[in-house]
This record gives sequence, C-alpha cells and structure tokens, in this order.
Amino acid sequence: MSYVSGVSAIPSTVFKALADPTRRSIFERLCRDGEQTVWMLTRHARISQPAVSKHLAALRSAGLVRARCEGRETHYRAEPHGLSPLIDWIGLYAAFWGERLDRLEALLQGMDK
Amino acid sequence: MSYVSGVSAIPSTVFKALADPTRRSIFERLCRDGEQTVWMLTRHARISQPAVSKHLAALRSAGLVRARCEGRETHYRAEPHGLSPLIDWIGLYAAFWGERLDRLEALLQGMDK
DNA sequence: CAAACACATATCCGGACAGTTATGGTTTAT
DNA sequence: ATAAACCATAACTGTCCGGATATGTGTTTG
Repeated sequence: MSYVSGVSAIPSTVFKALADPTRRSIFERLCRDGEQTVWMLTRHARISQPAVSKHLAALRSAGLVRARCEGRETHYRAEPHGLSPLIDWIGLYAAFWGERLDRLEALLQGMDK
Repeated sequence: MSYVSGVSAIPSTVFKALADPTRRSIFERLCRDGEQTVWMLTRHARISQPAVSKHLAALRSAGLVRARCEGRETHYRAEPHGLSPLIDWIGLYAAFWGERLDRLEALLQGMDK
C-alpha cells in the first residue's frame, strides 16, 4: 500500500493554501479586521491586485474564505468552518503522544471569553 | 506595512512540510507505527529511497521528526513538540470566530484515550 | 580485505506555482 | 454616453520543488 492512499485529500488543499506566507497573511488579516474588499487587501500588500485575487481564489477553493459580491466590489471574509479539516487532522495525529492534553487544554484556557 | 511582516516564520516550515501528501503520509505513519528505519519507510512508499530521505530531511528541518543513528541504519520517529507551532497558530486565529470552543472541546472529547 | 548494505548527497529534469503585465466585464460616476 | 473604478481571467516568465539516477560515506558481513 502506498502512503498516499488512505490520506484524505481534504486537508491537502488547506495545508497548501496556508503554506504560502502571503496567503496566510491575507487570511490572518481577514480574521483580525473582518470583511475586506480586494483593493483594501491590495493596498496593504506589496503585490499586484491580480496576485491578491489569485490568492483569494486559492483560499476560497480551500474553503477558508467566502466572497460576497456587492456592486462592483467584492467583499471577502474568513470562513468559520475553514480550519475544521486542519483541526480534525491535528486531533487525529497529535493524539499519539502525551502532550496532547497539555497543549490543547492550554489552548482552551487562552480562549476563554 | 506588508503582510509578510509580522508573520512568524516558524509555522511556515511546518505548513510547507505538511502540505505535501507523501510527506504527510510518512509523518502519519511514524505517528501510528512508531520508530521506523529509512528502508522500512521506503518499502511502503512508491518512491525511491533518496526521495524518502529528502522528505525526512524536510520533516526534520521543520522539527516534526527526529533521527536516531544506530550503526548503518537511521531510525526516525515523530517529534512530540513538532506540531506546537501549528497548534499555537490555530489557537491564535481560530479564536476570532465562535465555533472555537465547540470544535476544540469536541477534539478533547475524542482524545480521552 | 572485499563485497554488500543503509543512508545521505549531488545533479538533473519536468511540472507546479507565485509573480508580473495585459485585457475583458461589470458597475459607478461625471 | 463616456470615463473611471473594481475585480477577474489570460498569457507569460522565473523560481521552487518533487521525482529520478548516480555517486559517496560509513557499517556490517563473508
């Protein structure tokens, strides 16, 4: 049996989408500052607008982002369920060692509120 | 300010290491079946031994794997603290939406072992 | 000591990917 | 109606990356 068989393809797109620093930064900004138009995101990036659009398309394809068209401008926002495959994967394979409860409980501690 | 500034470079190597399906499969196998030699891993892969070595080097560089030399063979095992940057990052940015407690509490539920 | 083994590294190759400029389509403003 | 703004897509380019084969280093075996 090959390695690749048995690997759900769902987290692959999420991992690949978050592997790029620029793309991750855009996602982080959408998390922090909420909904943003494309040119708002482009303003703060050092890359061209088409590059931002391509990154947004990748994030959208991975389910990490949702688009809302309003007239001639498109608003993007972070998708709540986008990180679920990632969280599931971590829960699946982080469970094999002992630090699991410590780290995740600490994670919950810091997330009160 | 550019996006990339303010992004810790630590999770980047982890994300990139786990973005490749073959590499993720090797990591998963090390989690499931414990310590493995290179040729054991190569036996179950459809790629050559040098390819496996390169993947292991990438995982090792990301802190996801540790090598233990023993004579002419090298044993690899999953590194407990390897996923910490990933968990920290998720805790940081998953906290911006409401599903955080639900999903992570469910994660802890399924990990009672 | 010579041969086989286990692994790493070097080099090369083809495809994927992030970036650019150019262009089209749609909506708002003049 | 024309122009400008906002965004997406197309086409192209340079770079990175995963794969292979070939080779080197160290270790065990005959």
